[in-house]
Amino acid sequence: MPSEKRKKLDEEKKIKTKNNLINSAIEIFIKKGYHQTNISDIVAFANLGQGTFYRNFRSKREVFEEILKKMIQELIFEFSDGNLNINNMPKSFDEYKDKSIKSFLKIIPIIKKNKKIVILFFRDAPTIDKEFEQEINDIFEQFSSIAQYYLDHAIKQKFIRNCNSSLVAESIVGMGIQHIKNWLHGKYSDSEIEKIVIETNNLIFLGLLTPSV
Amino acid sequence: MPSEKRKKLDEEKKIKTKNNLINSAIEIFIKKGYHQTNISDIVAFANLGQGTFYRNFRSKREVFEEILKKMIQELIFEFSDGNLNINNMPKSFDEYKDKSIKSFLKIIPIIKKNKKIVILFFRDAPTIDKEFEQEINDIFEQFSSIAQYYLDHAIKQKFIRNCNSSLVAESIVGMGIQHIKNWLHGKYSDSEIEKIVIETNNLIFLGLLTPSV
Amino acid sequence: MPSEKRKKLDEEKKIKTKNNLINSAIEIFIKKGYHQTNISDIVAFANLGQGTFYRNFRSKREVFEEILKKMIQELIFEFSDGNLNINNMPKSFDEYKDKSIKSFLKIIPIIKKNKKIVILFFRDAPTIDKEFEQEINDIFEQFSSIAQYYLDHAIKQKFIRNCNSSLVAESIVGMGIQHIKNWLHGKYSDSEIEKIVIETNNLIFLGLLTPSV
Amino acid sequence: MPSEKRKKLDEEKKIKTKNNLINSAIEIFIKKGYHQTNISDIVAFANLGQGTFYRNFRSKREVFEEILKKMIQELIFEFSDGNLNINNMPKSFDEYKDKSIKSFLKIIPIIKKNKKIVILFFRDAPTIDKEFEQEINDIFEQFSSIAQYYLDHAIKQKFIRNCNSSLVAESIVGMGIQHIKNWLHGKYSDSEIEKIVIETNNLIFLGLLTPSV
DNA sequence: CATGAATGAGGATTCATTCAT
DNA sequence: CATGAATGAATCCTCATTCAT
Repeated sequence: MPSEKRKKLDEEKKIKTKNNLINSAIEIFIKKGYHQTNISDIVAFANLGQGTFYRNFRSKREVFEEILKKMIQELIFEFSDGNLNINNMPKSFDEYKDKSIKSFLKIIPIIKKNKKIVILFFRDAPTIDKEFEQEINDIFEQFSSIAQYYLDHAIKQKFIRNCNSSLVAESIVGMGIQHIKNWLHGKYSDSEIEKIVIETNNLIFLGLLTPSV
Repeated sequence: MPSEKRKKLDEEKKIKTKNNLINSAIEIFIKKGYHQTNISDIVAFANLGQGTFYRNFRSKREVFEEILKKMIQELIFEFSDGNLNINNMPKSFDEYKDKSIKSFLKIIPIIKKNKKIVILFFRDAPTIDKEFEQEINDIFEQFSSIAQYYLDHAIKQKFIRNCNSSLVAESIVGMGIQHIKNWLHGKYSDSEIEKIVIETNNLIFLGLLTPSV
Repeated sequence: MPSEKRKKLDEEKKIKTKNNLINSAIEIFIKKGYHQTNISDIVAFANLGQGTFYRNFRSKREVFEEILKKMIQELIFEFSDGNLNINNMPKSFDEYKDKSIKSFLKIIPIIKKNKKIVILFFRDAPTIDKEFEQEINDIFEQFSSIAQYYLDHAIKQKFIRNCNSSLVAESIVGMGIQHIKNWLHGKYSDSEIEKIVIETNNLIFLGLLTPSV
Repeated sequence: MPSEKRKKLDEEKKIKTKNNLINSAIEIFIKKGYHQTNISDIVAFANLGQGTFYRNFRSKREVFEEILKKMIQELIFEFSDGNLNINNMPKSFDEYKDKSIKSFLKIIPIIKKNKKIVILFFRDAPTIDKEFEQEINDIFEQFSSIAQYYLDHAIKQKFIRNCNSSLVAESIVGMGIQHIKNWLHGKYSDSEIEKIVIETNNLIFLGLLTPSV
């Protein structure tokens, strides 16, 4: 018959330990790569015994999955929320351009909060196994689909020129990924990000043409 | 005393064996991923003994390196050849647009020839070790630099609008990567590629603006 | 300062906890076998903490030993009591036959009371370690010795035919073990046991010969 | 392309190694018991590397299974062969007694050849897991069934007295097991066995009655 | 006294690599 | 030169046991 107090303390301790392990895992995964990481690396960094790892996770894959799943859910939730409201579509070229920027900016804070995890997402996740590879690809495709939906709508309304919306959507996703990777690898500072979004958005909407007056 | 003929035959056989191993390695790397691949998988697929592998390569990394290096050299050679001729720069917006397409088209056949290797290049190579990760990043940066060089030139000549050439170059590389990946994973057929290059080039140069007649 | 009453309650509780652990251990030992059983299985079944186990027993072997020893002592005590009274030996073939049945029937209630433990005695105990293996064998030998003593006596008195008493004693023990095992594994119902004892005793004393009227 | 000769030599070597492992396993299983035996014990005794064990067996259970299965098959084959020929049943009390001895004697050489394995069969096999426990029980039951079949037949022909054939069959199996165990544990020498079979058979058929001249 | 989180020694298992044939 | 059996270091993983609360 453990006291309520005792139970709560144990609970807290367990959560702390698990978080410790998760953070250590992220650190080592980043530094050595998922495949080069041993359980012993993780527990050594966390200052815990080997057994403690296995009390909390069944395997290396499981920690990795837990780390990523949490971030992905946040991303999906945050991004889908409020988006694709069919009754609230932009009503001009400029509104589209604006909406586009806003969408990009929505992702920024999530990535900023999870920088290391996103690095793992891009680099290691597709090499864990087929299941993970598929899941990562699906996520990219979701973003691409949303982009395409807007493009199709804009084309129909003649707000933008006629184009192969699917291809353009892929191009947009590609740009996004490239810039996120650069950012994560320290090529851009956090404060520049907004500027970069605007520049990139300009490229998408205006191209490289010298504006005709 | 082996005759000349015998020597030559042995030589040929050895090369055949090595190619057999390389092709098997590619096949298994693709199917299972570099890290999930064992030497025993490779030699089983090649119908050779374990020892034969170690007669030809020092380790798994070495096969992978050899596979990739060959493709990368080809890519670098093919692409740099004739490029960046300072005396032969485009002389108008349209010439730039054209030059851009031609540059893209130069890469196409190399990728077409090495589809499987390029998949490994994108997915697995950055996870082998730090050295490989760096090398892959360097290659992207090279492409980005070339693009930036042209952009800077075009801006100076006022053939294109003033823009952050570095960022735009990264965007272009990002689009390229995205489309190559899609292609490699079977989303585009080989015959569509040219069309895709043109569409993407249009996006870069013209954006999404409805052309003002 | 704990009151007498409190002390007694604590004492009772402790005994209850220990019995709980013992019963859980028996249950799990039976179900999974001694070697496949973990301490964690036992405490989970008992709804107690891991530590509580080690408060009551030094190890898994110790619980097992405690469980068995209690039963064995009971068996030895019950059986030796009143037996082998040199002044009270049977005085005819029929008295021997009768005495034999009575001896068997003495063991029955002890086994009935400890069915699960006896299963462990037969199956698991000889595989714990050499010491246990020896102990189990000794017990069988004790029974065998007693049987042999009676047989020798009966032979000397010419109540039974001349035979190798040692071998016959072993045969009798073997039959006994076999029927006990069958009973424990549910092949005989409790109510049949007396009948089985009689049948088996008949076999020992009369064999399979058709009685010559 | 390995030569035929090479292939054969390799094959032989592999078989030798596997037999070495099997024999070591038997030795250690006997000495320490199945559950106390580690793979490292087995390979140390066999003077082989740890890996070599795993090239030949998936687990400790698998060696044990292989060891036992071979012996069991031999036993079943040898015993069922020629037995239970419905057209060749004994035709008198004495023929039954004789047939019974012959049946026992059939098992002797198989056990003599596999003494150590039979020890494992009796002691360790029922504690490996439920599957093994069942299999061992099934084998006993097979022997018991055969015995019962003969008994029923003999009863119908009035060659033996009316009795509960099922119980008597179990008694016979029990005696057999007991004597085999004694033999295996060195209580009987190999040369005594025949005598023991005869004595035991006499007990079954004649009981302990003083023969009426 | 009871608890269960944490531990780490011990054993299982894999697989790159060697080497005798 | 080719082979594949053998190897054992490296790593995974379990679970009896401890101990702070």
